[in-house]
Amino acid sequence: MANSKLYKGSLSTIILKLLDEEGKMYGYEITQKVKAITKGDLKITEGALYPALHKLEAEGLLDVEVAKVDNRLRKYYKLTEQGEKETVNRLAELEEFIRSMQQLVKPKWSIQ
Amino acid sequence: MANSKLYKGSLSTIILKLLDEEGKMYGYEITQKVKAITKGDLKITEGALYPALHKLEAEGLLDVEVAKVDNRLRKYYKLTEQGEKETVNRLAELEEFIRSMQQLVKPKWSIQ
DNA sequence: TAATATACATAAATTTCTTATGCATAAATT
DNA sequence: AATTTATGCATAAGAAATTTATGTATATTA
Repeated sequence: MANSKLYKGSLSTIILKLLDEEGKMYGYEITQKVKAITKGDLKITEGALYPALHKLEAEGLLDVEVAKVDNRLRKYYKLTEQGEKETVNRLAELEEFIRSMQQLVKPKWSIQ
Repeated sequence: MANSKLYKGSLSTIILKLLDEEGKMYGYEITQKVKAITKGDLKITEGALYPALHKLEAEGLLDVEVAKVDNRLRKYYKLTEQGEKETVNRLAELEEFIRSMQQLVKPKWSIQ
């Protein structure tokens, strides 16, 4: 997708939001979920995702739990208490950002 | 603003869109327009704006015309023909991106 | 058996921004 | 009168967030 470059700055917020919804998820699952929700428009690359998860964990916003399923490794992440609070803040900021962007790109000849 | 970091990747599209609307604008005018439209939420810094304008010009999407008003320099930018075509594409991508983001951050308990 | 899907990870390079700094004129404030 | 704020341009250093490339390993599908 051509616009897969556009989510810079919001990846960690997306991760937090999904974890808030799902309770716990592992990395690969997150990439698939985002692809499904956006119908393929947003593709989170592994090179972006894993460092982002590690950073959120280092910041104390995520806890990790390793599991082995079908002989394959999975690292399940979930929000810490601090992570839940931070999710609220970051979502509010992202929604504000989206509103601003809409103001800027709204059609030239729209009513109002 | 805390979320002024979130527009990475979309600045050039914002510039193109504004020039498409206004016909021609100079740098400082663009910063003020964005501030006004977003009610102060998005502030385009000069360190981001001027390099972005120069890049768009180098890519052949903008033409520049220097003017002196009140003994002060102004560089008016306007879309080239190619710039107009590119604006359509980038706006479509940005709108698609915004839609994707909305899907991702929509409230947990919303209907549907 | 070869390709695709699943699952993790990291490093180099790139892009895009922030922050800091600089120059200059005009208007407003103290 | 002097200082600050607004107007207007610009660039450079540094930071942050990505992309791209690469690596390892197992399971499933064609």
